[in-house]
Amino acid sequence: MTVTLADVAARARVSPATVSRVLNGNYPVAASTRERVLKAVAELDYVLNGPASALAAATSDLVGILVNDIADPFFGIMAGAIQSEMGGPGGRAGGERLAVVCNTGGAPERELTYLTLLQRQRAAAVVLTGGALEDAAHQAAMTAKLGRLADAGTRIVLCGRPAVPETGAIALTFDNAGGGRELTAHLLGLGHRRLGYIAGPRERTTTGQRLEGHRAALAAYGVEDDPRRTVHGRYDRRSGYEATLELLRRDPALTAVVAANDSVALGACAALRERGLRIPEDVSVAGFDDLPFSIDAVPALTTVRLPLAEAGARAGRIAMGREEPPPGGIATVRGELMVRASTAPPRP
Amino acid sequence: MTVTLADVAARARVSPATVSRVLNGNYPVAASTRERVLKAVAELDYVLNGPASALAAATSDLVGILVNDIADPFFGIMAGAIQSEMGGPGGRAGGERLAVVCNTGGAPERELTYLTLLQRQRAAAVVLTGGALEDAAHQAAMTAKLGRLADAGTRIVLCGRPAVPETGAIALTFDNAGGGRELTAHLLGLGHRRLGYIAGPRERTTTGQRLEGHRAALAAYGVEDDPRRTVHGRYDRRSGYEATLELLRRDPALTAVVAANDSVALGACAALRERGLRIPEDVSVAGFDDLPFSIDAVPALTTVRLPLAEAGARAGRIAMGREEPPPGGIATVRGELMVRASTAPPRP
DNA sequence: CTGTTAGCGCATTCAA
DNA sequence: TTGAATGCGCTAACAG
Repeated sequence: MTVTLADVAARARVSPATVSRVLNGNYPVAASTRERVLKAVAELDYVLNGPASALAAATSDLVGILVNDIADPFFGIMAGAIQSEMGGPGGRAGGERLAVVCNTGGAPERELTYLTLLQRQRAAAVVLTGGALEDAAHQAAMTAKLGRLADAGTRIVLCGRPAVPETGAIALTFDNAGGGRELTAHLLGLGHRRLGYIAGPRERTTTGQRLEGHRAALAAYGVEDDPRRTVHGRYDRRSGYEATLELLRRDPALTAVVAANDSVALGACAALRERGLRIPEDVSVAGFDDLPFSIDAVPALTTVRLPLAEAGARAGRIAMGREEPPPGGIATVRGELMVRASTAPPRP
Repeated sequence: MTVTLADVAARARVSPATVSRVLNGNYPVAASTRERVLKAVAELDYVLNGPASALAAATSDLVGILVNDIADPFFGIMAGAIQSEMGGPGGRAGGERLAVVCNTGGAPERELTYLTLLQRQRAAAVVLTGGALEDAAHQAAMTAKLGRLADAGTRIVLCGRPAVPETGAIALTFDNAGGGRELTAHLLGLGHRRLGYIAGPRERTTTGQRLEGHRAALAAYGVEDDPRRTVHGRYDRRSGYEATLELLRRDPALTAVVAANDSVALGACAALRERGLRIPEDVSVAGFDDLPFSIDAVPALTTVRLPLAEAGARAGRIAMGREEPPPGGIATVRGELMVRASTAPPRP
C-alpha cells in the first residue's frame, strides 16, 4: 500500500540501510549511490515514516510549544518567533523539525496533559511560554513532569516564565516587576497620586510580579497602597472595562489607571470614555507588553515593551541546541518603558 | 531504562495485550483487571510510547492545524477553537489528541513542508485555515499533496479557505465576496462615491474575493471602478497606514476607505488622523473580520464579522469525525455587517 | 474476557 | 562504503 524504505531500496538497488543513511545524512555514502537513492525517493514519492523512525531512533523531531492563549498575540508573537528558529540544522531527517503549538487555555490539567502527550511522542524539546500558575500542588506536579521529560532527554526551555528549580530547565524570564515599577514610577513622577490598578488573575505568576513592581514604586514615592485601588480580573479587554467601572465607583476622582496588559488597558479606555472622561486630560492610562495594536490606540498607549519576538527566537535557538544557554540556566529579559500619549500630568 | 508496556504487564501480572487494551479503552476488559493495570501504570509512572503505538496501529493521535500567521488573532481565534474540540471521544489512547498548530508564515514551501512533516507523522487529520495562494503551480502541488494525505487516511478540512476539488477535502469557506459587497454597498448607500480600497496581497485568494465583492457593489450602484482607487498591501496595520497615504496622494478628496481587514483599517485610521482628517466626519473607514480590538478602535470600526470561533469549532469536530461533513463536502460561512461609528454619510 | 504470536518501518549494530 | 541481521515498543489478529 504505502511506499516504504524497502521499496526505495529495491528501486535504487541498494540495501535499506543505505537508504536510511542517505536520508539521515549523518553517515558517509558514495555520491553516486546517494543520487540513485534520492532519485528513487522522488520517483516513488516516498515519505519517511515518522513513528517508525522515532521508535527505532528513540527520539523524534517534534518540538512542543505551550501557550496559555493562542488567540492572544502576546503568545502568538512568541510562538511564531520560536517556530521560526526551528528550521535549519539540528534536526534529524533533513533538518526539519515539526514545531507544534499547544494551547492550554491556562488550564492546569491541560498543561499537564499536553506535556504527557509530548512525552509520549518523545519530543526533542518543549518550550513553555508565559506566566505559570501560582498553585503549589500544580507547580509540584509540573516540576515532577518536567523532571521526567528532562530525564527522557527532552530539552526544556521556559520563555517569559519563572524558572523551575531542579529540573534543568533553561529559563528566559521577563522582568515584570521591574517593568511594573518603572511604569508606575512614570505616573507618580507626573504627579499622579490616585492610581487605580487592574491586576490580572490572582493565580498567575505574571500578575503578582507586575503588581509587586507597582507597589514597589508606590512605596518608593511614599504613596499609600490602598487595597481598594486594586481590582483583579482576566487578561482581556472586557475585564479592563468592568474593572475600570468598579475602580471609578470606588473613587470617582481617580487620575490614572494602570492595567495588567494592553488589552485590559483598551477596555479601560473604553469604560473611561463611556463615562465622559478624556484620556489623558482627565485620566491617564497605561498598559503592559506593547502589542502591535497599542500604538494605534487613541491616544497611543503608554506601556512597557517586552521583546517577545527576540526572546522567543532565543528560546527557539536554545531549544534547538543552536545557542548556548545563559550562565546558570537563567536569564532575565528586561522590558522598556514606552511613554506615549495616554499618560500626562493630572489636572491641578 | 524507561518503563515499557511489558513492565506494566509484569507488575500487574497480565499480558502486554491486556495492558494495551486497558490503555486504549476500546476493548472489553474486566473491571478488576483494569484496576490492577491502572494501578501498575500509576506506580510505574508509565507513559505510552507514541511512536511505537502509532507504528503498530498505523495511525497517530496527531492533528495538524496550518495557519498563515500565528501572531494574527484572525488565525489564533480559529486555531484555538479547532483545538478546543480535540478533546473528548474519537481519539485513541484516552481520547486525547495532540492538536498542533503549524505556522507557515504564508510561505508556499513551508506549507508543503509542514504537510510532509504531518504526513510523515501519519497525522489523523489536518485543518488548513485562511486564504490560499493563487499561484497555479503551488496549487497543483498542494492538490497532489492533499490527495496523497487523504489516500493515507488523513482527514482534510479547510476552514476559511477555498475548496480544493478532487481531494476529498471538506471545505468551510468564508463568503468573502458577499461580505465585501455588503460593506461597500453600505458606504455607497450612505452616499459615498469616492472610495479608496486597500486590498491584501495579490497572491492570496481572500484578497481577490473581497475585492470582487467590492467591485460588485460599485457596479450595482453604477459607480465607476477607477483602478487608481485600489492599492495592494499586506494584511497588517503598517500596510494600511502606507496605503492610505498613497490613496490620499492620488485623491485628496477621498470620502471613504475600505480596508482588507481590521488591522489594515487601524493603520488607515492612524494615517488619516495624522493628516488631520476626522473619522468619520471627513473620511469613513471600514474593516473586515471584526477581531476583538475592532470595537475598541476610536471610533469603533464598521466591519464584517466572520464567525471565526464557530467555524473553527465546526472544522475541529469534522476533523475529529464527530460531526457530519456538509452535503457535497462544502459549506459557505457568511459574514455579518457590523455598522459602527467609523462610517457615516460624506460631507455635503 | 485474556494470552500468544506476529509484525508495523526504520536505525543501528556488526561484518564484509 | 555497503549489506545483513536485530530489535525498538506496541497493536491486532487469532486462539482459547
